[in-house]
Amino acid sequence: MKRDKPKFKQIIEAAVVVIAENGYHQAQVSKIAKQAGVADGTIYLYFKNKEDILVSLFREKMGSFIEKIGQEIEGISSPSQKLYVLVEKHFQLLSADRHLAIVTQLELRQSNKELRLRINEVLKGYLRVVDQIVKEGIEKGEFRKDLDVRLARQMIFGTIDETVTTWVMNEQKYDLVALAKPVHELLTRGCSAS
Amino acid sequence: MKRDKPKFKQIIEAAVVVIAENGYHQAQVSKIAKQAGVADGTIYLYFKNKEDILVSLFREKMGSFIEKIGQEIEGISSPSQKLYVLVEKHFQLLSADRHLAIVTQLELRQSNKELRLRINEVLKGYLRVVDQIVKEGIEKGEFRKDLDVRLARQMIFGTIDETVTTWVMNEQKYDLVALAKPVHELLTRGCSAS
Amino acid sequence: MKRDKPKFKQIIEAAVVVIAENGYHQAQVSKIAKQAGVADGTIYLYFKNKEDILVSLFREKMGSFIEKIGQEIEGISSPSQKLYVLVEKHFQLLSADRHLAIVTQLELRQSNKELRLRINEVLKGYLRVVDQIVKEGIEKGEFRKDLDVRLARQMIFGTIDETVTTWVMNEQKYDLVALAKPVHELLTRGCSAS
Amino acid sequence: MKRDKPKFKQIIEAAVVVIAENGYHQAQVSKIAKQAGVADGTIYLYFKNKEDILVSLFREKMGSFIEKIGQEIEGISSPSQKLYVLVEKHFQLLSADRHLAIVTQLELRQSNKELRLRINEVLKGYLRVVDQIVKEGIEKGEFRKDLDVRLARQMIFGTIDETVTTWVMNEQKYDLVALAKPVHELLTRGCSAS
DNA sequence: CATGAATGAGATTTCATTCAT
DNA sequence: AATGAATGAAATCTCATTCAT
Repeated sequence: MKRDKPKFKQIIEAAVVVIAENGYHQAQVSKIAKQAGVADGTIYLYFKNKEDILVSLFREKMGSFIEKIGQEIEGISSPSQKLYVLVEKHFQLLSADRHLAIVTQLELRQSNKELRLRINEVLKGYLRVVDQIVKEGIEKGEFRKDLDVRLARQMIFGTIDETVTTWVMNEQKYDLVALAKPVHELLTRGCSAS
Repeated sequence: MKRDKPKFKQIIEAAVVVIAENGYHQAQVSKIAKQAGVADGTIYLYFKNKEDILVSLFREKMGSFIEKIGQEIEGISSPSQKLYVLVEKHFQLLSADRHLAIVTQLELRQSNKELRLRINEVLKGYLRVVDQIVKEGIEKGEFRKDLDVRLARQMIFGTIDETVTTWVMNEQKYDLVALAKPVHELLTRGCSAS
Repeated sequence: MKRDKPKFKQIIEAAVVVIAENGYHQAQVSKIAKQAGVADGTIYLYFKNKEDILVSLFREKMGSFIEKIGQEIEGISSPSQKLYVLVEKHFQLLSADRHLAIVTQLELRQSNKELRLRINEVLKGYLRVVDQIVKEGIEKGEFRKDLDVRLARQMIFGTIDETVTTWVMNEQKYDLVALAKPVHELLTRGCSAS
Repeated sequence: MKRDKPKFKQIIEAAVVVIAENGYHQAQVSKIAKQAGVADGTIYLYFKNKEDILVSLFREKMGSFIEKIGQEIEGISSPSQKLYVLVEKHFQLLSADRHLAIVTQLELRQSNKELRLRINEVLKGYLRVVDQIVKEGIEKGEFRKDLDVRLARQMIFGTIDETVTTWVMNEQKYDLVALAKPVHELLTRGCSAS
């Protein structure tokens, strides 16, 4: 399995750093190779082409992202509380990795449509988690019965994403994690029964 | 003033069509010139460079967008109602111009960071309108006193934007305008006093 | 019509010189552009890609080659005499353009199978002329009635080609045209009646 | 002696198969190694470099080719009859090994000039056999006294080669060996006295 | 004002060969 | 003797921009 070898991760980490520091269009393969401490050609022993690096990057990072959030909310019974942990964890994980935040919020969005479609495939895993929380909330009576699950998900994801993007665009100069509580309040009020 | 001349608008309309139909990265200057019915060199009599076409495109379109929405909500007294009209108008205007929807939601986001920063400058006009509504809502007691204006704006814009993007990605195959009401409900519940 | 413009021929002439002097695999587009006195990009205004330069080169050169030979043998009534003029003209034309001789006999044969197939299409025009001479020879009783036209053509073309190739490989250091007579004698004896 | 070891021949056979099936330019060393069932590096224990594989391939195959033909014509006294056996044997050997026919007639000709020069060195053994037959033919009075040995050899080799190449290009879909008799007739008529 | 032919910088990817194990 | 992971040089083609007409 290629992706278990140390160089696979090594190259992905290098790609995150290079893209964050130079921007998507200035992230040449040779720069990534140099940052990873391997020869240009070595990249192609682990990745099919440049696009494959970027998709793998997103898949690896977002994969562990979804996994971590899944573990955190597993034991929680209240859907509203799950939503809180989701928001907080989302903010925490991106706060903890400034480079990754820049790459996912700004740089990777410059990729072409085909790449973005493949990235969206990965994102669907995240959106399914959100959908699940919303559905549970409706079932358990915490959220409105007439809540449209898809719209609720779009509000939740749209708000979180816009909040993180604004924070990154402001050069991460305020405390993102502190926004978890008020953002959560906005979201639950939008969804909640009563 | 360059931007009053007929060819200025002609080139911008051509750019919208070319980008919508070919995608951002396949929208070469020569294609735009051909679509506009002018020579390549003529473009540079009206625009400083390619980036300038795109920024102008966004400025022109978003400018009239903001203007129209401003006019619509002017006579309304209830902030919540203003928010409703904002959402509905936003959905209506993009529903009416499929090309523009594709360009603003998908294609222009592939531009580089610098261009996106300049586009965001234009967007600020829109965000100021939203901010204004939220502030009025708080003052008039329709929205919570402790509502964070910036977060509320991020929720409102993030939700609207995500909703439109999802609609465009689904090839505009359902009725976007019909979503104005439930989206508005989500947003006001998030903001409202009670 | 692209191929009537002076730069079209200019680039082809440059390609002949560069390939003859540097060899097929050392004939980079940039070298051809430099030799032609144009920018690299200009090449692509006249040719689809590098392969297109080579096919065009062969088509242009072989086309006028076939045309000239056709004109020379037109007024001649004796097929055997036609064959003589064909051989002599073939040797004369390649003797007169040392670079072209190197390119067609040695360098262009290193091209990949696809390119060679397209080159062979052009060659078919030449082979048709040979076939025609052989058929006439049989009809007029100069050549054997039981002569296999295809085999005769293969002998004629194979012998001429091998003779020229050997001459080029020996660095063109003897008089190729002087071989027209004995080569013609070999060929007609092979074909002739009696 | 490296070339007596089993892996030497094993790699050469693998090269013939790989080149015939993939074409000269798609015959990477790693593919040959895989086909031969050895590691890439092992190739370099038996061959100096890639070119050395190809030259060795040609030398081995053409060597046994010349040897077999030599044995066949040894006992024959008539030069014309020797020529017949040469042609027939040549056609038989290539008919019996389709892969080898493709490799020698089409693929190896795509090699660069330097490699082709080294291949020609090997070919000289074959050409010497032809020269010898022609000389004997002249001495014994079967061929013309004024026959130019070099030209006769070029006709003989050129005709045989062109005939085989045409047959390979036509995907070997007719009987090559059946052409031995008419081809021989063409050649002897070209050479013969009377 | 308008044209459009010409420019030329810049990056991905392949693959023969090496060498530590 | 055998392995195979790693190396790194090298070339085609695109397209925004210019400028002579």
